[in-house]
Amino acid sequence: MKNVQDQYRKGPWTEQEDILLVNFVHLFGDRRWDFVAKVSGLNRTGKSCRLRWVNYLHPGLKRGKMSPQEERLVLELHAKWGNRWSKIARKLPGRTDNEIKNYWRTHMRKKAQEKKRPMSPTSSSSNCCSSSMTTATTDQDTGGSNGNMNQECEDGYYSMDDIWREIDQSGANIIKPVKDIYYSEQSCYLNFTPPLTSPTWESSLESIWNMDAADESKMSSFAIDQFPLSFQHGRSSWSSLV
DNA sequence: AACGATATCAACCGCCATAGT
DNA sequence: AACTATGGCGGTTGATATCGT
Repeated sequence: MKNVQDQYRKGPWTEQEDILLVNFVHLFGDRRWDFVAKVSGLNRTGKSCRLRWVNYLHPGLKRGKMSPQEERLVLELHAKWGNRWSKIARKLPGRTDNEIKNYWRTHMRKKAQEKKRPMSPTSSSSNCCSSSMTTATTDQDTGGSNGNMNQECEDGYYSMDDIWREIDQSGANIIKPVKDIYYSEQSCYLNFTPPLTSPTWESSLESIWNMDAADESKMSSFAIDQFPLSFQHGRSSWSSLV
């Protein structure tokens, strides 16, 4: 017997999936993940879509190393709240709970290692960067803190910025979520006209057409004025941060 | 240059809370 | 009130990158 869960795709997201998800989140907002997952035809669970959005695709996410200030804040807040990552993340705009969690993990590992082998005069010099915690480490490192950020692109890695750029530059072949959507700081208004020449979009539409009656009624319940009002972040905020 | 160790990051899993029926 | 579906959270794992020898 095949588990229902097994029918869903797992593992790393592809560029196409990302584009698709971004577009459908623009359309339906970042709340109804199960619905977005179904309608987009992504063959992912709603949870998976949410995670991808929250941790990677959400506009306004900062990428790259934490600044010393951020690191200090993480330390402080963790001392205060413990492993309440999402709570801590809310105090660090642009950082996700996952990111902070990961950071803390490595941070704690370093610390544990230092405890294991207490400072010797020799080790302290070689260890200067990792000793007395990461704050010091990154204080030094972050001289050019974001130096490695663009490296990803050079390696052929497709950043969201690249995706956005491609969306912008390309013609009708690629879905253009943003051009037809007007965002303001307070709200966003939608005037979305799907480019039907996109194969991706077509296949997604197909999945919409193939929805059962229940889903269809759900779909129709999305009055135009209910469209993604929860989506507060315009693209400008994203690119200004990348 | 090769190899092992370590660090980093993305993604999944399981549990819990909450809203809807 | 009980049940179900969904979303959110924290913990964990696995893949990849980077570093050190």
